[in-house]
Amino acid sequence: MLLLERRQWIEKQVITKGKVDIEELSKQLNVSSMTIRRDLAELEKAGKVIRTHGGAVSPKSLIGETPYASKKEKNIQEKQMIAKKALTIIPENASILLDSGTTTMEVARLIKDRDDLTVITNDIKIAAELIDSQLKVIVTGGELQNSVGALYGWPTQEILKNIHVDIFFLGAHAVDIDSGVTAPTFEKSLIKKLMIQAAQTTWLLVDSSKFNKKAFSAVCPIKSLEGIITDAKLDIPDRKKYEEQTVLLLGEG
Amino acid sequence: MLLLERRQWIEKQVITKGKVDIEELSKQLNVSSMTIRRDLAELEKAGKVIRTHGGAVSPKSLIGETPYASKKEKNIQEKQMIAKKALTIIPENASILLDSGTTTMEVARLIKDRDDLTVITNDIKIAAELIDSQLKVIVTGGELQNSVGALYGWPTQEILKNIHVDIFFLGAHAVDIDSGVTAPTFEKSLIKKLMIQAAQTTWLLVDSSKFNKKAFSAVCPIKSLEGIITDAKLDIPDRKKYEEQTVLLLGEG
DNA sequence: AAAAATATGAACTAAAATGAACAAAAGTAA
DNA sequence: TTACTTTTGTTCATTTTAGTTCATATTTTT
Repeated sequence: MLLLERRQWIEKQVITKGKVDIEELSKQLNVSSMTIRRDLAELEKAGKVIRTHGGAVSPKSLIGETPYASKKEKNIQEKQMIAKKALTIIPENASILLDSGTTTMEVARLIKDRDDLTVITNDIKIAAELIDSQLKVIVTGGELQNSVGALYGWPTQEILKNIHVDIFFLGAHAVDIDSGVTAPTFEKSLIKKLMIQAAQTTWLLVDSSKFNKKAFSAVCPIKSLEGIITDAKLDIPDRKKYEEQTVLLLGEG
Repeated sequence: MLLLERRQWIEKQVITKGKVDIEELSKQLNVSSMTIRRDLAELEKAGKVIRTHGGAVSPKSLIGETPYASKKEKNIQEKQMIAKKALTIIPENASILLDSGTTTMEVARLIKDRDDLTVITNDIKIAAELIDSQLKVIVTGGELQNSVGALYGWPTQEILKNIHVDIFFLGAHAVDIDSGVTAPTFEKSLIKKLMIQAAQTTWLLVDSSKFNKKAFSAVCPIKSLEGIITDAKLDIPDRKKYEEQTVLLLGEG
């Protein structure tokens, strides 16, 4: 195993587990504890870990991260850029519908200090994030999808049939130029479809890793979207394909 | 366990519980009380905690933190005892309805590790607390009451009219032998009434500080309750009055 | 292929974390 | 207040972990 490879592996362990133990790493990686110590010293210099006797801990766990954070951490910067871009298209006093997901969560974080918006969401975590805000927040009810925090079921559907919002920020796991937006389960796509119907305009918020993927159940074609907001990592050829069918906004650092 | 890992753990305890006890930490973490003392000394230097005799408290709890946190802190031990007692009346595979509030939140914390229950709640914070559990959780939708986390409005009412549960754990701000349970707003009492109707049995969970108080809007008379669970601080004369009309269970340390 | 730079492991010394014992200080109750 | 109990802080011995140095191995450069 290469040096850099080993350090990345250690870094990952720190992120996912929150801590690492020198003796343990030494056994797992078949190197001496001295080597691990040197690795940790480097990782500490780079600000990736904080060393402590016997091992190291994540610098983030000091500021109160949850297990949820580890998943969220993925592409977090891209998501924040996308969210920032999304803010530019929200007018004053708008009502917005936030899909469940981590990208839309970033949007929620950014609008937290405003007081002119009405936010509707089916994501418990987004709702919890907005508890201490001055915004008007409406939560669709229903069954909680454990560990994710999204709400599904008839109450959600019922509410969605009875509301109307200015903008819907749609999240997705898979986007493809031919299949359009797709979701992993039938129920998720149903909710998303209802959300689209409840909104004047729908903007898709996805980081570039979601492109050219297909999931089980169709949500909508690209053409029907008002636009897509994604990060600048999307290939130029891909960009052109999508720009033929809709507006493409790129969030940048 | 690593030193920094342990300190992070303690820090988290201070944040979530508001205070920590040295002897308790010593047992939980399997280190001597001297070590805990040194940990607390360091955490105090870093401004993370404020030391007290026998333990430490959160620096935020002294300056007033969020409304929720400070409110939660009040009578926290009583609430935990009440919640513990409430657990004893929940049968296997029961469906329970949890009212919004801090006492019912303690019930949620205690059932988090079970997987046989169905929980319905109109409290976003309770729902968020149960995200990582194996329980079936149903959230009533509606408008979010900012800073509190309760949901109101027609979606909540609609759902409540369409469900049936075994046990409803009712929270209250005011209980009086003559006026019964009362709530500060009309809408709150309406939701509570609907919850009572949706449940086979209703148990009132209140700490003793809520007794002999009246609020604006009536919820239900004492007689109609299956029982009241409160803490042992309730006067003996009061106890007798309530025992004439319903079952009284006392949570004790 | 030889030389230089880098990485690794082992041996040893230095530093630290920990717990126990006991004296000092702070609460608590009469 | 005084006596009593509990909690703290200091010191020191022990154990664990870290860092330094040097020899060896590996990779990169020339």
